Amino acid sequence: MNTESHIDCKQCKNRYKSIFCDLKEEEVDVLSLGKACKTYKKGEEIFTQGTPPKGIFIINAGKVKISRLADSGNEQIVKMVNSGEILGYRALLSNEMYSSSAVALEVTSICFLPRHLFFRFIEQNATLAGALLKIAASDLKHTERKLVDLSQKTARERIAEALLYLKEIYGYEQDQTTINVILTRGDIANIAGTTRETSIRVLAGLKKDKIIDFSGKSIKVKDFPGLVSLANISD
Amino acid sequence: MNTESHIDCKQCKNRYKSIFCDLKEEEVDVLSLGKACKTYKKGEEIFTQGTPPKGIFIINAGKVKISRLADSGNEQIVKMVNSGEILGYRALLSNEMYSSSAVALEVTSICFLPRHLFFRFIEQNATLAGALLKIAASDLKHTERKLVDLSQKTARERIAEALLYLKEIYGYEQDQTTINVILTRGDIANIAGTTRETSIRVLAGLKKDKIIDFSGKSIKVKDFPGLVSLANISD
DNA sequence: CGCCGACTTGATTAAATTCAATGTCGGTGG
DNA sequence: CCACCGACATTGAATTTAATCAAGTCGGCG
Repeated sequence: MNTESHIDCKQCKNRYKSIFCDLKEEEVDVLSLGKACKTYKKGEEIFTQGTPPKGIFIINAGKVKISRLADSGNEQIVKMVNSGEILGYRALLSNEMYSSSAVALEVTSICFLPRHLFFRFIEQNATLAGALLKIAASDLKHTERKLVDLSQKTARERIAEALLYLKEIYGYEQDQTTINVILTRGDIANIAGTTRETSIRVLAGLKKDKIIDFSGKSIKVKDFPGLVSLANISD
Repeated sequence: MNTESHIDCKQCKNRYKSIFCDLKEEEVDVLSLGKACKTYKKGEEIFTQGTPPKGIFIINAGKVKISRLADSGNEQIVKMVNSGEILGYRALLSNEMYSSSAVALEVTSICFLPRHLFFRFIEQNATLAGALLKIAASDLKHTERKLVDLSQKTARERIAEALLYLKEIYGYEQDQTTINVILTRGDIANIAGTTRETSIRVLAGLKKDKIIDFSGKSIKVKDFPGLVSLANISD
């Protein structure tokens, strides 16, 4: 939770450059003014569903889940985020309350860029707006795909796809097998849009079929092609 | 299918202005160069899933559904579109094949803006990029919401919500009651992410409960508040 | 040591899909 | 004009899937 000076935070500048490719050095400097860095503990909320957005967040290091809580208490994970990504731009752009919450999955370091700076930049800098547009288009693509999957695939297919998704976002650990993120079975269920029990049963089935392996929360992919064909991905 | 000269098509210019608010007159003129207008028959495809995007489409008049076909043959409607909206920008921005198809639901007049012009504009004109960004943010919001609904709501709630969605997009006819679009039961099912049979049964139930009324394909909303509370909308 | 949170497993239940059959409407051609 | 065709709508019954409910287990931590 400590707030560093923007001068200390060289890492952030590099993030800006990699996200908004082609930004000039002085543009990065201006972006860096007025922003603040924070460290969030595991489980801590970065922003909360139903509250107004005050700026955007850029993840320096760590992992975050974006999820939406229904009145029923059910949680649906909308997106998993890794370091280097932008967070919270959607609500800001449509000028609405956050429709989902962001929670740190581990110790996470995040830069905050206040809204007035954010808007000044996308209004004045077509490159940045274009970069953001591409991010939005990519988010939209992934969300549309999830939408279609949810309505057309079985729980088994969706869990398989969730594992592939996690591998895509977080990659493997050094062993090139273990998916590099620790989640509860409930979280995996909430990515796949099913219940904890179903996710447990499906994971157990995948283990028996030697597609994956696990003991505890780390999941190893033993048969990647098998997982892909199970997930039944179309494009 | 006739292609009009861009000079004839005054309507298009007004569309540009309303979509990309604040465009100057000469910018609209440049946008108008090189574009073409077409009229599509009912059922005709505007673009096809799996093909490369060549530009964006702007609907002058008519109604369109955007849907994605799975290998299984199942169709999921991703979005319903009315006149005045932009179409097909997503695939263009992420530089991918179309992940869904667009089909005219009735006789529909559409302007086409080729990709080189589109990109020149969003690169040079921050206002336009910003406007598009807001459209993308709005699309993303709607898609995220649908995603959550699909995983958490019953078929009845989703059908109720689909009707509200159609009313929001297309409005009522003169009687201020009849939803201003003609769809098959299958289409409604594909919006709600269920089967034709289920959509028929649920619609029959809503009719019996005097929430809606219909004979044939036109649907009348008799109890709007009832429909809203059925749909169980959170935000 | 005992407790808490997460995990696991089995049994039951509910919801919705699937399958099958029939009905209706609009258009088309003889 | 009428018979027929095809597309869509409707209804009932069987089946499947996954949610829900109910216990019991495991592992870490105060």
